[in-house]
Amino acid sequence: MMDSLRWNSWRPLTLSCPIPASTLPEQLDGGQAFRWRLSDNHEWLGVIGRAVVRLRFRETQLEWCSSDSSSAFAKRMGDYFDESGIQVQLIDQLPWRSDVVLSQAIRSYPGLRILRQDPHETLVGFLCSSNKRIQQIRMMVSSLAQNLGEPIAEDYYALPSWSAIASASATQLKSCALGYRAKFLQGTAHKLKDRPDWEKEFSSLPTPQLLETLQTLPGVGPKVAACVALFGFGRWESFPVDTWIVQVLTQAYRLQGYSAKQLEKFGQAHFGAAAGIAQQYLFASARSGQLGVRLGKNEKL
DNA sequence: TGCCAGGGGAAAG
DNA sequence: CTTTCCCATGGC
Repeated sequence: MMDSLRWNSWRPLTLSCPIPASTLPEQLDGGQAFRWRLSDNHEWLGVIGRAVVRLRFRETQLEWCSSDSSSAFAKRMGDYFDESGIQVQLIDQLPWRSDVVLSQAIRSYPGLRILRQDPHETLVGFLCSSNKRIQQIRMMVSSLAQNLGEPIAEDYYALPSWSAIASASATQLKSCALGYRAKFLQGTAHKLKDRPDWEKEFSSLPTPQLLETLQTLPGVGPKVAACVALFGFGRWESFPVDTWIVQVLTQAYRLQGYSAKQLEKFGQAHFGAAAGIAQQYLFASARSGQLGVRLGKNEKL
């Protein structure tokens, strides 16, 4: 058994652009990260790397404490939540002045940002994402950690390494309820398990080459590659086109008849260097029904 | 280019 | 209870 958790003291999460309580659920459980859950006492519990993190509001102040009291982790927290507020500068460069769909989406989720996750975490998460709801993706990722990951605290596990996934038994993977995604994870794990520096190598690539290289991995197509580039490698110009964004662009932007690739091109051209951030606002608004778009039967592109 | 299989569970009928 | 659908991809 592990020692029980020793939490460091609560401290304010001071962000240049704050995250209000109304935005926090979408921020932590809106489909870009799959490692956060809301506890019974209204705290958010998450795992960042090998640290367990708690988040809560005291009045309007967001506070955090974690199992890692090092200053290095405090810095990691700041990066993770974009404490410098650099994304706000990019949001201002988006065409919200002439785009009422976008401006309404941004107004609906003040403070929403792209979390700076580890590439490994995003690749594991989005390899599980096809044909799944966010809640189910979170469960699959959680099962992977519990069955194959190293314990980091009581009831908390780090995500498994590619090596651990590659050498997992069929029974172990079966118990993670991955379905056909199990072969995606194992296939990618086999290609990356002997490349401990893959994150660094991929990071050095320009975005088009990064997307291309990611798609050489089994289970990684255009959409998953775009998500990993956006959420894991901080490529904010990357514009993932998922089923919700298809609905937004075909309905609210009236781009019927466009292929997924054409919609991606449109997104990059229309939204520019912060296309991925725009995507996150549109995704959140569409999913909450605010744009009047519905998922309906998978509309042929 | 288009079509469809492929876990399994939640949501819808 | 039964059917449909799910932040897609790969293979034909």
